[in-house]
Amino acid sequence: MLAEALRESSGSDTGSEGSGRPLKRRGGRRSRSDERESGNDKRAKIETANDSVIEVSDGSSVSPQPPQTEPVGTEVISVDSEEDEYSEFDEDFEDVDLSGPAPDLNRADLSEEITVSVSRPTKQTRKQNLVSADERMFRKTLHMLYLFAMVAHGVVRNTWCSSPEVLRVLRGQVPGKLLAEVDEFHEQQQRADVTSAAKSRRLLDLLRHLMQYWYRSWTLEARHRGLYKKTWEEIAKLWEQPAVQGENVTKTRFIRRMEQRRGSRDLAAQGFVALLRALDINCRLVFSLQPPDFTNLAVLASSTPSNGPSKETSPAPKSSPRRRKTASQHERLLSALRVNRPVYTNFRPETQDDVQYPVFWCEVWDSASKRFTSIDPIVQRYIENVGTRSKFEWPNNTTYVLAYDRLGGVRDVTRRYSVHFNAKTRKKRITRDPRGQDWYDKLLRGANSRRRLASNKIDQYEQVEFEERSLKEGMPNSIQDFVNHPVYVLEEQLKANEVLKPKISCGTIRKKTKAGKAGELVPVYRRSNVVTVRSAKAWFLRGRVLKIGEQPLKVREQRKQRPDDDDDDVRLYGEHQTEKYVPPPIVDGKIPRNSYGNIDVYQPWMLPEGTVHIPEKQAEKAAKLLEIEYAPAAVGFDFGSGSRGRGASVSVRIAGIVVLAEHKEAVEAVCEYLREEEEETARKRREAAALRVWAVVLAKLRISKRLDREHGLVEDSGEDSGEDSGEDSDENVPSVSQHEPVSQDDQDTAGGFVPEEPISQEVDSGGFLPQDTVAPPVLQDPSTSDLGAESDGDAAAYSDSEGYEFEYSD
DNA sequence: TATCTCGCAA
DNA sequence: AACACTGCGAGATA
Repeated sequence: MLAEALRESSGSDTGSEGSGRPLKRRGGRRSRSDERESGNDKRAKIETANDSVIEVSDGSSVSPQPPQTEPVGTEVISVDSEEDEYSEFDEDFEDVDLSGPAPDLNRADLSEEITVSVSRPTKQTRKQNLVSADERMFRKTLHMLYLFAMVAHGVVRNTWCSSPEVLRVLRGQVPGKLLAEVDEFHEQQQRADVTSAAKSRRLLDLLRHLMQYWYRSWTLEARHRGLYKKTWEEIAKLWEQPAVQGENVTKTRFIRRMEQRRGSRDLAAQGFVALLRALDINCRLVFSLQPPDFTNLAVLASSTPSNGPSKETSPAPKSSPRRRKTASQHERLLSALRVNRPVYTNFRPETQDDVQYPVFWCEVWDSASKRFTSIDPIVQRYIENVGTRSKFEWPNNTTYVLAYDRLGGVRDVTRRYSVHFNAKTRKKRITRDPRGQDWYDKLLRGANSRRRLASNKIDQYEQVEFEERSLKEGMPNSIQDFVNHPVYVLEEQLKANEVLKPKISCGTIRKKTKAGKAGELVPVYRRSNVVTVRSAKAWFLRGRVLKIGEQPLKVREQRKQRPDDDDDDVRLYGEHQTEKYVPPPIVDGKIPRNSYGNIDVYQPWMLPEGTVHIPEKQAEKAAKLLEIEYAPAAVGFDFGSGSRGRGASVSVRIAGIVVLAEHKEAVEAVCEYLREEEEETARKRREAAALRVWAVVLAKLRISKRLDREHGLVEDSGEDSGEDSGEDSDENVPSVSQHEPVSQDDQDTAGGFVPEEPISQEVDSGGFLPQDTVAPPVLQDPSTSDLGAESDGDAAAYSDSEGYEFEYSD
């Protein structure tokens, strides 16, 4: 599923620009995962796919370059083992075909893959310090790519945290005393004569001991900072100089790290999860995704356009993985130093935050109290039963928190860690609009193992918890946080077609003023009391009509360009004031029509009893031929695309006709006949066009043959070879074949056999055909121009949909 | 095209 | 320091 999603998303974002390399790469991945799919179980598939494909290195998740740094360990692992790791690493590399030929290509590569031109917005948005539409698109896309990569990253790590090898390693190292405690704990949890409070306390005790054990035995390596949220400035720099920090952790290395008990804090947290699982404690790996903030539209502070191909070869990409294989350890050290230093010193003004808050942590299911207990075993080293406010909440940065359980389930648990989820966090998430929500849902669904797609008991408990929290969050305490708030609204923020039906306020909020006091008191309403209102026409389009005697809930002024006669106000009504439209009955076989002579069938139920809708193009003609009663069916309206001259061009959309039910079959039969006839004439037209082209070919051939015979071979083709004089037959045929697209398009109908007959015919008739002179215009023949228009239209539609997909790979 | 809606800057 | 207000540009929609 992930692989699918990857396909989708990468397919959509490359879309328009056909770039060779990404395509190739994608193809490689796909075939690979496809191969593996057969016969493997779901989780294994995810694992392998991720293993090779979506490998995200610690710290530089979507770096434009394949992760390649080697740790500059002060504590040196023996050379041999290092070599092992290298070869394994390279193997992986070649496997995935990520190794890519020239390191310099990497930059260009990324830019191509993302479609957004690398060129920084040259035309700065006027006056305002906002980035261009392109850049916004880019940021959003990158945000999504990050999400994608990180979700997958979590899946991979979570799988490792459950893998038997890892568990074996970890369990083997646990001191006997602790093991005994664990056994006791499990035994105690089973007993019926112990209160749940006691069980919970016991769990907490155990967790505390395990946590202590863990952080005492783990050596935190500061040089691996782990994942963190990058600023756009930082990401822009990645273009010039790929950040290659953090280590590329393969599963083998992961296991080794667990044996050694050293590594980044992220690894430490993952190890803790694995440890608990090794001890048969039900826990989840929690991952707070750190995508760059796409809602930040500020222009880059250091807006040095980086598109100029910097001549000075940046030192970083020098060390391609392939070369490093043969490089000495000394060289590696040096190159790694070169690579690392600027990254650490240049940007990253330390914000403290990412040192203070964990990115990975752990949740343990406390079955006694039916709650999750959160543990950060390494950064802050605390255990928390999250109440209203979690200590895990990293200001402005707990936007997506995912929990991966041991069965491969992935759940969004941001709610637990974000106090002001409805007011603040929600707006920073891609899910703030429905399409983004769709995309995100799909992403998470794809990350789940099959057996965890459905929710279980624990999910349900958690869901209840989240709903409670949502209520407990209460009202926002600023006006702007009411915008789009899922629970509350302010009257001033209602949309133009919204109204408060029972206008009962559920509270008030005091506006804040600059001076400090004298804030105005504003009533607050529940969003559930908001009714969407529409005009009578708009309701009719939805197949509903006003009930008798209803008064409008809201009256809106109709603003016209010229305030002449039409000072009509628009009266708006709520759905409850309308009822389903009941079409008038058929009287005397007459089909009821509106004032335009059409019948309104905007909704299925608007079709009168005893009639049918025949949406065929030919239906009207058919009905006329049959001389039966019918009415064109108006099914909707098209806006805008009409004539330019007059504003607000709205045209009705007609789709076929409505006839009495008894005529249905007759009309359909005639329709089919008409359609066949049309196809036939179209085919004939194309055939004729093809014939004419062939006639020209033949005539030219004949002329050239005759000239050759009568005047000898003309050798020099340089003078007028470009002309259509048809001197040398050999070259002339290909030139005609340029016309071939015309006849190729109707391959299925005419292409194959057409040439044969005409040739013999024309040979019979001999000499020039009158059509000869007409031949060139063949290209402007209606049939061909039709074809052209058609394909144009197709292309447009295609690129349109591409554009859409680009944003939200559907 | 006209209007509505959104989010940002300051 | 954060919020309220306002005007603006840009995107969505009918």
